[in-house]
Amino acid sequence: MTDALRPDPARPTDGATPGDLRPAVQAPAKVSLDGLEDRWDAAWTEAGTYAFDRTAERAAVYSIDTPPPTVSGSLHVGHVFSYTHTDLVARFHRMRGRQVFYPMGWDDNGLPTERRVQNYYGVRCDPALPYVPHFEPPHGGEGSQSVRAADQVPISRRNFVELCERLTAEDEKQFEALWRHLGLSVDWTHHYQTIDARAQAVAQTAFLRNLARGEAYQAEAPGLWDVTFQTAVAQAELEARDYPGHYHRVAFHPVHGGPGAVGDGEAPAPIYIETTRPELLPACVALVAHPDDERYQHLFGTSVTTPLFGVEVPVLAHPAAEPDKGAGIAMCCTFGDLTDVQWWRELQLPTRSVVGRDGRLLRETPDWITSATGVGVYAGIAGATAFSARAVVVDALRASGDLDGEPTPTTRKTNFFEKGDKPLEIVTSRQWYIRNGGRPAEGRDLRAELIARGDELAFHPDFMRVRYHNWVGGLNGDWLISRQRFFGVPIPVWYPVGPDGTPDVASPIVPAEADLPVDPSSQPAPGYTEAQRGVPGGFVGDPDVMDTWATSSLTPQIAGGWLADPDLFARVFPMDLRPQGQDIIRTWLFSTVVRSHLEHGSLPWAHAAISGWILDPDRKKMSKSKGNVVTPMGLLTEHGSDAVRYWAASARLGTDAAFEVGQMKIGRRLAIKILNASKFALSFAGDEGVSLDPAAVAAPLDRAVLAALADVVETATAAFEAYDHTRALEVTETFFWTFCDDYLELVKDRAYGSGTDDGAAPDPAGVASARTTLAIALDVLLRLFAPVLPFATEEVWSWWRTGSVHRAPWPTAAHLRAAAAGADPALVTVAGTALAALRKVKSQAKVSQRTEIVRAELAVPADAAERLRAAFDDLRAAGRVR
RNA sequence: GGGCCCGUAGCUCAGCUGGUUAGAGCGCCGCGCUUACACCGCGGAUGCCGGGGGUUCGAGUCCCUCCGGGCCCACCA
Repeated sequence: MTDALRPDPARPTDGATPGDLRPAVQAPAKVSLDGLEDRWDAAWTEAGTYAFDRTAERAAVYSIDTPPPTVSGSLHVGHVFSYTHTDLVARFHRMRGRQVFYPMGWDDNGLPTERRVQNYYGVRCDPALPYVPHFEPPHGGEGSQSVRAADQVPISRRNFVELCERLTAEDEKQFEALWRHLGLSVDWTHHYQTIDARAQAVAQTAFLRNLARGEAYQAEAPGLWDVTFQTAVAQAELEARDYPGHYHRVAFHPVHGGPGAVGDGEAPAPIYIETTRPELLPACVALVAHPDDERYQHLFGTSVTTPLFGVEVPVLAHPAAEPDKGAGIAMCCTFGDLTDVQWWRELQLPTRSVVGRDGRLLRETPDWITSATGVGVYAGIAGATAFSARAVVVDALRASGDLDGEPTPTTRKTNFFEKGDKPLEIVTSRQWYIRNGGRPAEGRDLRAELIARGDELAFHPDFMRVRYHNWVGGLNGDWLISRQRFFGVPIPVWYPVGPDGTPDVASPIVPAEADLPVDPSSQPAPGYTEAQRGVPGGFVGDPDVMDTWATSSLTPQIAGGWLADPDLFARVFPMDLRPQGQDIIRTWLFSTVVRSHLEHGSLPWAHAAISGWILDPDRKKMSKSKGNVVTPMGLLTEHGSDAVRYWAASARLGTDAAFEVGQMKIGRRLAIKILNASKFALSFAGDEGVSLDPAAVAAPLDRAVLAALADVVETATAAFEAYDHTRALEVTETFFWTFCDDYLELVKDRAYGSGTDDGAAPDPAGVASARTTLAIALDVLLRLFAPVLPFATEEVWSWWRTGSVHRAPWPTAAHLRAAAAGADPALVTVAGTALAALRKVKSQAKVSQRTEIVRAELAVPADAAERLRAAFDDLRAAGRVR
């Protein structure tokens, strides 16, 4: 048999664990789900039910790299959905005997927090301002009003960071309350924040080691830039969106007398290009066409002048130019798009940037514009936004006759920062990068290495691995990790300042690992005093912080105690499971693999469980606004946590699921049914208590039902092992309803021990067999349901057992098979079908099911008849057949 | 343009490596206050398995193709 079915040698085997039995059953007269969440959350915390035993060896540990939710984002049902999936796995493995390392983290650094703090407190960060002790923000505490940017009070970076910490602490309380109410079996003593000192130390250490190994480097290069947030943006944070614009057909003029001059004296025909960004004309450095394009062969090597600005630029050939796009010849500007960057680099063109970091055209007239007309036109656009500069340039082109026809509307895909709402510009800046295989590096093929790592990882479901493959295969640059923001982990380097006051960025000063974390903008570089900051012969701190992914790519290391607790780390790393959403495979999953590969030479985890989206009933991805209408806590209180968990557990990994209240109601019904059926099954325990003695199981029907349950255990176990929680739930649930509807009804009278209608005395062995079977089945069913319905199962467990069902061993088929003594499970089906036939007669006769049947004849196949005889008395009793 | 997932009863979904009359729950219709459960129980009806080809003794299940839905990547002249 597979591993899946082998009991863990370190634990007692499943089955009856008589020491757990209470002397007397304490089921309430009226069962209820109300209030179970708070009661059991408190009890589990009190008992340390989910505490991780850190003395366990690695092989006995199951470790989970929990996704740290963005605390400044809003909670929505999608969180409840995917975090439930993780909890199912955690609970299963805990019951299988593993020590489950299940920490919780909060992702609280980065832009979302900054933005929320600005709006919430009505402040904005101005790093030039001094720190104000005991600063109280003008707003805050009274809700989530949004303060207009113009009304935001400027405060120092340290004050700003303090407010970030204050607000995230509040948010984190809300999250913890939700997770507890949902029943996540997290060990709350293991939690972290992506901005806490430990996380900062890990992030900075990992960065410095990358730097020492040559995997981190800084480069001055054109890159994607968000003009709203005024920060560089990484490839992984891009989002292509439709963006309306216009094609402008613009004339460039061949240079008279140049090498390509045509004829003498006649003005050569202009060359027309098409552009959607005429405002970049002053940044034009060349015209580019495909080398094989016959229309432009005679122009390659010649020069043209730009309209309006009169700057002479060459006409060049490059294979990236597409003959069927626009006019087939493009104007290359520094920089309009990434193709421009490619041409600029590969054709070694000059840099003539005109767009500044604020998204406006440079205020100074660029020195390459010398013509009177050019200077005049530029004066009209200096300092303007790209949008308004465009209108000015178009008017000027129209006036000069260089605009052929009128602009024609078009829609194209344009790169946006995923959190921004203005198209990205390309700006040259000095940034930090970590190698991720996106750019060739000397001496190693990192891309191939990372693809190989991805192949080692078990994706659930497997088809999600193609997203990893596609992403790694399509990378077009290394990972840009520096951000020009405030609330984040600082880049831990300083630069010496030369005698002329210029920082030497090529010689970063790094701190000792033992001193981490550091903040170079408030702490002096090693060997310097704060008074030397910014002065000649002194130092400056790198002003940037790391991108949030640069920290969260280290969650296994942060949570697992890398550096701070090597003993713990050795017991949990590489981890077993990374659960996460499909949308962040290219970011979180990939970047975590990169860091682990570079630092540890291994995968960070063996399995990745990918949850799907929650969809509205109209099949659209559930929008944030709608998600906010239905608050997760509201859902949990309305339907009960078990019910909501049931809904989540009904959806397979990797598959989008509908937000369906109906499914939650079914879950609630199941949970209540468990309470009631359990109360019933336990009601037969007399003063002698409950018996789980398999030897007492004698009746053929009783043995058959345990044989059927053994099959269920095997299937459910194998399914959970394969990360298929829906199958495990489905098979358990199907059995349970049949158990209640048929088996329970069939053995009811026998279990009562009330004898037959004609007064015959009950058979004591038959009574004991029924009662014992009920208890054994209940014992197993509660454990099978425990991962999905932790509250209802724990409630029932407490009526007749000591300890927690969540620490009880996962059931195995072996002891059930022993009790079943080789019985054929089909008898349950046969007897159930026969009972249904008797019910149908009464239903169609429109009489109560209680009505007695004087005489019944069942036409059944021979083999079924043989079986049925074994359950004949039970059938007669349940059908009230005289 | 490249790739992935999906299309099965009104709805949400199962149908594993192809094998007897295609399943579940919800909803719907009818019956029933039966000492576990009325937050319930019992019974019933419901499907050109997106269309079309093909492979096969046999296809919801495999192959091709088309249609429809969703998603990822590329695409700013």
